[in-house]
Amino acid sequence: MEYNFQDIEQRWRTYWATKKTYHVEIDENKPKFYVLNMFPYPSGAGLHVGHPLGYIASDIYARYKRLCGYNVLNPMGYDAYGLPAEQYAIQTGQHPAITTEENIAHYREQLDKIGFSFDWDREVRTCDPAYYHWTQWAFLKMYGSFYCNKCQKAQPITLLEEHLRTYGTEGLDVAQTEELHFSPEYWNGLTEQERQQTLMNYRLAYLGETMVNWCAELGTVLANDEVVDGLSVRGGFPVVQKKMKQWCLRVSAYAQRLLDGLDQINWSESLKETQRNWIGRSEGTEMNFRTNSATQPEVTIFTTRADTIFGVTFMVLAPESEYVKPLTTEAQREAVERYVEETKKRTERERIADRRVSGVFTGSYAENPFTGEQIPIWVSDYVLSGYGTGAIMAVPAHDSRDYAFARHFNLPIRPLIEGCDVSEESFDAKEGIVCNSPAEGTSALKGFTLNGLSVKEAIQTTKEFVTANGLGRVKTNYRLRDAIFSRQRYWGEPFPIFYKDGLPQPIPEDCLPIELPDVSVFLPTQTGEPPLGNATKWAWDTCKREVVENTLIDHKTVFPLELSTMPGFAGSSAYYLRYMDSTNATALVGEKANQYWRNVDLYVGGSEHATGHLIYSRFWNKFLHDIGISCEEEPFKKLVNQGMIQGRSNFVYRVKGTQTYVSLGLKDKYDVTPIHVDVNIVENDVLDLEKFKAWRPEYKDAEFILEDGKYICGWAVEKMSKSMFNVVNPDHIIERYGADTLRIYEMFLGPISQSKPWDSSGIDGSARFLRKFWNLFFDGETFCIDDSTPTAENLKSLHKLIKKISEDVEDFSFNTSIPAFMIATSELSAQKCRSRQILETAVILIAPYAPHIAEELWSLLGHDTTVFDANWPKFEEKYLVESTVTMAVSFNGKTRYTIQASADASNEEVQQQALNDANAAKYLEGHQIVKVIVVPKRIVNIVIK
RNA sequence: GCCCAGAUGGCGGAAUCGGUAGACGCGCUGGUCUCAAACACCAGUGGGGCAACCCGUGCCGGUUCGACCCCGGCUCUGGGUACCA
Repeated sequence: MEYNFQDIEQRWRTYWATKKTYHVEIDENKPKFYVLNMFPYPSGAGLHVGHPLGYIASDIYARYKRLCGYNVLNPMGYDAYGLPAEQYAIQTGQHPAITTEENIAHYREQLDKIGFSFDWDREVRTCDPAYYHWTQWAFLKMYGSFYCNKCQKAQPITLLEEHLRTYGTEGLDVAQTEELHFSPEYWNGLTEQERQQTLMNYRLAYLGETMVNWCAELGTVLANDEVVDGLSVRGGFPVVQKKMKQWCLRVSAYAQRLLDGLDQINWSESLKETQRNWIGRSEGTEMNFRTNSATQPEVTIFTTRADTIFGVTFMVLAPESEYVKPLTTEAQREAVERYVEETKKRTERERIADRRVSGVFTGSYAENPFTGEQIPIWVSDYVLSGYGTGAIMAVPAHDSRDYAFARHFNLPIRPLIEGCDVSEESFDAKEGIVCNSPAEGTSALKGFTLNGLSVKEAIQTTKEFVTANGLGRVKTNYRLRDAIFSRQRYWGEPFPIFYKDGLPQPIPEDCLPIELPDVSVFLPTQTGEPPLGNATKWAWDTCKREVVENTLIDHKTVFPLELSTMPGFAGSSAYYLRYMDSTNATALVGEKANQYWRNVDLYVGGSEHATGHLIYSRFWNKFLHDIGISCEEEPFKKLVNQGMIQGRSNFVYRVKGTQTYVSLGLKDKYDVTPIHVDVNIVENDVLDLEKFKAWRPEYKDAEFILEDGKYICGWAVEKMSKSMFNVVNPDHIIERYGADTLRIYEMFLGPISQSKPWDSSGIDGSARFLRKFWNLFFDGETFCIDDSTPTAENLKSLHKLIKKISEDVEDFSFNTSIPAFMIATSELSAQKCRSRQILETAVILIAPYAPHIAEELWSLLGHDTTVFDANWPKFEEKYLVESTVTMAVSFNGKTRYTIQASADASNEEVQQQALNDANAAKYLEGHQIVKVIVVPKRIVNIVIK
């Protein structure tokens, strides 16, 4: 019987949906396994063949785990808030809620055709009030918490208030924006407003002043990659650096735990390394330098190279540093102010692009605490205000940036490492033997020398000295910054906050969710107000309405804080917890559900989220862990990054100034322009001439210069996108070949983590294979299976397959299991195997990969349960033992002859037999056996000369 | 600049423990079927040579009886990150 995939797939799709085959509930009798894909943003373009790659891989794994007896959670949902929907709304006036709804429906339709085992009853959408209720709730919890460094966890802010009331800041060890010092009397004397402002210094979700790219025309803050040359990418409007009040999350408080946690999880080393770099832990020393200024008698710097203290020849402050103003002398005031002003005007981008050496002397001097030497204090933009203390001690001999600066301004360079040459460049490496410490007696601190120590020892020695003598302290800094949590956008989660007298007030938890107000007009207004200026009233329920009436909205100057929403990562930070208990109306996740499902065992998604989503959700989970909601410290135990599927674009070559198109092989003889051509009218790089003429009006009269009667197109690998005409829609593939073929082919393309171009031309091979597999069960038109005892050959083919597939699935090497299936299929076919025992097992093995065909065959085999209730077969070594072994004979290390010995090579008798055989063979005559090397189970080597 | 990953036929890629390099698929060539084409099926297919055989895993060197695999030094490609002291 013919393999009618259309009929089969349609039928099983309906069956699974109506029977809710993939619905899961907590089952204490089975071990749980949680498989998760990064949920998609439902764009208007729909799915292309690249999107399902990771879903197919994780679906295979989920189905496999289910066959192994696990209770598998495999949910899916939508990351539905985002910019494209809003931009589309502004352009067309269509409400983003409507377009999002439409896009989701389209996605769902496409996903359903591929045969995933998702439990759709658990679907979440980030834009659904029932979902973002818990996003807002988590935000409120963060607002109401601070981070205690002593106990290394989040604590209720009321504990902190208690402490401040009783002790002030005495004995406080907490995460904070800036280090404050005050007495309990001071705190108790503050007004409520002042106290609230002070608490912002400690809250995990806080209002902070940060520098942003502000685009007045668009009425929003832009991310760095949305700004080029000081203009917005969209619209080309000017963008300025602006200090704005924004909601922030104190992610930095968790830096050490985020770093430590990486050792506990099974992620790729490169991804972990990316996160380690992003967190950027550096251990160093903070040192205090006395200055000759009356108003700023001391400056604190941060360094990781305390050992270079004797090489300091100047100091540098960041232009934004608070130290700059008090340390600038009257004579230098004008020059310094001019420099600081100039720096402020340059965007961060310009500073990076144009890395010229610039700076100005403040007029003040600092004193080297070790030598008492006077060193000049400069200001330069190569020092960043946001890292360390915003001030550095410059050691030009051992830091390339300090070196460039010293060379430019002709400042002294003093090398401290034996034998290093600093005439051309600095010696930055942390290696070598330290020298040039001041001679005894000349140092202000008598007897301290670093001479003869290695750099490592010198750093340690200096650290200890600094601490012991009160010159500073040991300090660990992190590069990880707090996350800016406000976006001046409509299509996102509203903050559960109202403002009274300019102060934020949390909305009580029982008033959640705060729903996004419905806005009907999206077009930008004439006055240049942001489109959301139309949202004059928030559609909140009664408990918030009066609050809104009192809220001052001034959206002409700055997009009002009240109207900003949360960023994209808010909704995606805890969605994996929500899936565990997606309909719970009283909690983000119930305790029972969380205790059972715990965390994600396997997470599949793109590596582009390494420093975004994957940091934020780890942070978010750790916070929820601290407040007792998530029982696990890490959200994602194992993570697999799937590569991107690129497009394979096709080109035609138009002879310049004509309507003549020349085939690839002949194009060099003409002056041609390459033009992208729709890959859907090209097959195996051969252009369908009629379809091309019909494709677009301008090609109606096209003429062609052919080679061998064909028009051959050129090709290139590019991003899969509409504008390149290289998008391949999975719907078309499924229509022509079926979902099982698509699944098999996508896995066969190559290693899952590797990026690769899509090439439809290979798909016939996968289709042929499934047809052959199907034909194993048929003799002509009849389903033909018997209960015959399998032969040794049958069993060997089968167990080879069981071994290979089991190993491959565990390793995520799906690409190599497809060939194993192909080989087993042709072997069993050649053996004319009809044995139910063998073929039934083969169906179970293929079920994760090609679920529709497996279900159909399973049912034809007479089962009335689904194939996924079967048990994964056990591999047995005994069926694979080789009856012969290869023996190689080497002459002077070169393998010349191969002969067959007659059994297992690990067996000593066999080795002896092999030797006898070798001796008997004519090519050993006249040679002496040097040694025999046994490689277990495979080969016996006899080395002779 | 720094960090990470990689380099194997015409193409995608196998070789998971240091043991027959190129599995499997695509493409190509020949054949069967067909009036013909497409599909399908069968055979061949790393390069050179009539052959025996020789050469072949980015380049140079090393370890080993034996190296795509291990070690040292390069070249190139892809990704991340960037004045983080």
